[in-house]
Amino acid sequence: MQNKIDLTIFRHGTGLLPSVSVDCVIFGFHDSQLKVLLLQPKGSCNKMLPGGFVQLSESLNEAAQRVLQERAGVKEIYLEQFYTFGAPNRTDDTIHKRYFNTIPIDLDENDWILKRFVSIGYYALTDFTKVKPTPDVLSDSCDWYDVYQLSELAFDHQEMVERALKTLRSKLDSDLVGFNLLPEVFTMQDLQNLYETILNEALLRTNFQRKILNLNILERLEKKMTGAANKAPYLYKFKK
Amino acid sequence: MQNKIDLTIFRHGTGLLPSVSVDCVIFGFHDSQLKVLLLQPKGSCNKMLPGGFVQLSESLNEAAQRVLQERAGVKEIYLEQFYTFGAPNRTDDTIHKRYFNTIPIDLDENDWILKRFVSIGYYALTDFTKVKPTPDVLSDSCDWYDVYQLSELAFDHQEMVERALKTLRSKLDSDLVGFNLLPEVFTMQDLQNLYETILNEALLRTNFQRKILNLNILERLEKKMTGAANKAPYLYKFKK
DNA sequence: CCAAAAGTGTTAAGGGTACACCCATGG
DNA sequence: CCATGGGTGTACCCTTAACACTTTTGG
Repeated sequence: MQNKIDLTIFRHGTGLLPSVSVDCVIFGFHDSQLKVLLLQPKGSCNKMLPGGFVQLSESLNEAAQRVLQERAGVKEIYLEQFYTFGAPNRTDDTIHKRYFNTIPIDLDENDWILKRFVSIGYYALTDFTKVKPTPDVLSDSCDWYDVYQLSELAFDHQEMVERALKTLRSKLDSDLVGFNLLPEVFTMQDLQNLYETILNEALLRTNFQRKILNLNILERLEKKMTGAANKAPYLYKFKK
Repeated sequence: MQNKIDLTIFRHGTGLLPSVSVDCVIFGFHDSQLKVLLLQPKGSCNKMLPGGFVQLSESLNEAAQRVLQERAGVKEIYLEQFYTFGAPNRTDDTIHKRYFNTIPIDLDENDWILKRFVSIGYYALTDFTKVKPTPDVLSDSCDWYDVYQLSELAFDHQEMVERALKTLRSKLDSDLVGFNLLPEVFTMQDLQNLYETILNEALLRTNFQRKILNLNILERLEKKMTGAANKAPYLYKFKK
């Protein structure tokens, strides 16, 4: 199921906001690893975040949503802006031109796409199991990668991931945003695992349980018999 | 002491990053009022935040610094990015064109300046007594206005002020950023006044004092004899 | 019965809140 | 001595941290 991308949008003056792009940092969780969604562009470029340009008629948020769907096949996801990146050298000319020369359209040598632009960073958290990453025609692959084991990324995308992660950590408690990363039902250990992975630090099991339960946002379901020689944990789900 | 602004920078293709601007929300404090710095543009336009465009060679932060100095005469101030505004209709065409037609240069009807652009919001806090607001050639005045008594502002600048204020409130405790708004020495009541004004709520005098002193960031100086028939308060200054 | 993991209780420390109380100042 | 406002003490509650204890599960 290949996504279509209208390459005409890359042409200058045909409905794109010059000098502005959006990049999406999408977090998922699997195998006790915090993952981020990356594209492998065709050619020998480093991996990059799914990003793209803003159409004249859409808001930045809408652009982020559309770009994420077109480039990675991920839709219906709540994205939040976290920072805007605007260092003058953030799009290194060589890599940059090499990348856009892989696109099979004519570009004027003076096209703004080949020059500096500003990028607005968006991030989101999603259930790993519900997403089928699908690369667009410009990319060889679209896959999840361990946030703590990233190889070098294109442009300033490494900095973007770091800053998104920092934002995620700071909002974890207040916005309870971490729950988006888990499936419908989960054990308390699953949740603690997630928290520990995001925060990159160990938490005390007993206090974590009390803290979460005191929030009164979880519904306790039946026990989960694992077959192991120990007490079976309860399953939980989010209250509506 | 009139600031100079090089009007050639408004010309298309002469070194500006298309579609991108910065706007600065500068907070000050005086007479128990939280103030924000606004320009009154020439013509009948609503008041606006000091803002401007980004040169191809400078970072967004540098652009914010420069723009603030050029348009309001405020320099050497630490600005922090708080949000990027990108609604497609944020620069209403009519007001927008009217404003840029007051600038005494030729603009192509299709110039991006007359169309939609994205604006990166920066905010800062500064000692009211140390700033001499100086309007640029495009403005009749540059002055402080009570944040809680603002008349309607141009474009989406009202939303910008609100969001900057929200950011300020959330960082008040953790970053101790409020102290920037006070002069070198101050009383505990001055500081509490400031906090209450920013947070828009009353605080308990005794607890506020203890909380601040427990931070161990203040140096207690001699008392301040006010001439009033009551105990003289201590003066404090920030430890380095 | 035992090991392992889940669940609950208990205690201490620290911060925030509310308020009572004492201290200086000038009339 | 009094009114006024500045400064300190105290009791209470809630949250967090640390750890002991009990319960469940299958071998």
